[in-house]
Amino acid sequence: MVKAEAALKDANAETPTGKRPLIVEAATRVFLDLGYGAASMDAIAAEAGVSKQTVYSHFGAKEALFEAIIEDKCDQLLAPVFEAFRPGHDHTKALDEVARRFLSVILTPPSTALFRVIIAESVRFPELANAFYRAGPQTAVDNLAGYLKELDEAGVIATNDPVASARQFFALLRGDLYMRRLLDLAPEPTAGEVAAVAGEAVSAFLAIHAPD
Amino acid sequence: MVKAEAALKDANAETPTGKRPLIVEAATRVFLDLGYGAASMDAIAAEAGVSKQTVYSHFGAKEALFEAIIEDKCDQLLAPVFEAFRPGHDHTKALDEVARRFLSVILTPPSTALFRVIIAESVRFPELANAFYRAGPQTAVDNLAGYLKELDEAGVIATNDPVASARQFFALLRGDLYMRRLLDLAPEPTAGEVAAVAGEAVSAFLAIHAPD
DNA sequence: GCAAAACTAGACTAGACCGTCTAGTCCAAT
DNA sequence: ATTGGACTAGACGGTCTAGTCTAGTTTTGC
Repeated sequence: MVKAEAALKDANAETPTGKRPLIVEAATRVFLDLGYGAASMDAIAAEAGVSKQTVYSHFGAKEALFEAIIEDKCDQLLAPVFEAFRPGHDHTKALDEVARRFLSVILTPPSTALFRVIIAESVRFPELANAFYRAGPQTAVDNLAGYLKELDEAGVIATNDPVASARQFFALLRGDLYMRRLLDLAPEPTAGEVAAVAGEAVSAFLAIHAPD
Repeated sequence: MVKAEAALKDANAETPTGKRPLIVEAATRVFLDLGYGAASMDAIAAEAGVSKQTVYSHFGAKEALFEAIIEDKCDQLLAPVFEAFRPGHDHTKALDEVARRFLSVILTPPSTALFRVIIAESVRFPELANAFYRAGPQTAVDNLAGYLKELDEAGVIATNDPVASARQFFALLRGDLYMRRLLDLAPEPTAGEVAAVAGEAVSAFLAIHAPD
């Protein structure tokens, strides 16, 4: 009882000290590699170079560790996509920049691994799927929708539903390549390939939303 | 369950042996519900109303059963999408028909469950991911690409890469809704919602590929 | 009617896994 | 010097699993 309370306090502490970051890092590797079910707490402890009891002292249970790891990774991977987005004067260049940045993030091995695990466990951990969607696709759509609204008001593009258009933009962007990456059928593309796909998506998007 | 077994055997008089289809059906349910790891052979045998030894007599191991089930389900779900596709004179109507049919298939609970399981196990079963891609997205793209080539030659649309355009078409179609379905965040849409999404995708596609 | 094949029920092996627990080490702060 | 918290190494209980085996029953073909 006393030990459990101590563990809980540590888990909620704002200063992650000691072995905690080691465990987080190792657990991320193991969970993203093997998925929730196949990842064992022993393997995580071994990977972290830490005793199993230490893992249980910091995170009370496997589920809690998993949730902590996934949420951490969501923020880490998806938040930076838009953080420094400053649209310039040339809207085509701005969209191209967004497209390239988004694509190169979501096609990365850690991103696809994260998405695979979340999809696989979306029924067992519904709040995790929700958190991922909000932190990732939702945030991306909201940010882009704001910019598209400006472009619409400036008469550069035509859309009467910026949110729907933003979703369409990202759908065009993911395309077939993203599915092949998810299925592990295609290697991570080079920067040049990403730029080519992004360019095609942007020009298609601009064709759809050309002002009359 | 025992009665259903007898009825099924009578109906399929020429099937190789009696209990096999029962096992296939039950294994499909359990695997798609729980995923590969969490599905146990005992649960499958119980669900089929069959002894565990019978399962092992028909399929030698869990992996073989899984592969058989997944391949079976791929064909069953994805092949009918295009089998009866007869483009009429109105190309917009034809594309709309394809779009609605494709969407309503891939948004179905069995389809999303299948895709979830395949994605989750794409690293452990690479040839399964490959088979799925060929039977599903690849086939769909190839079929549509043939039709798009005809439309291009007839001057109705403009594309110099029918395969890429077909991929783009399906990417537009999946959009955000498919991701929300995969994450189990949205319920299966009604026929009306499907038609609305399909219509938007088709008109966007036609805007991209309008002949000069 | 009968033998072979298919099937059943369940015990069993061998091992993985989660989570707990013990016994002891190390170290910083009092 | 002692106290208390973080940590280690590993044993352990209980549960679950894949797959095998045995012994008995049903079905089927001929």
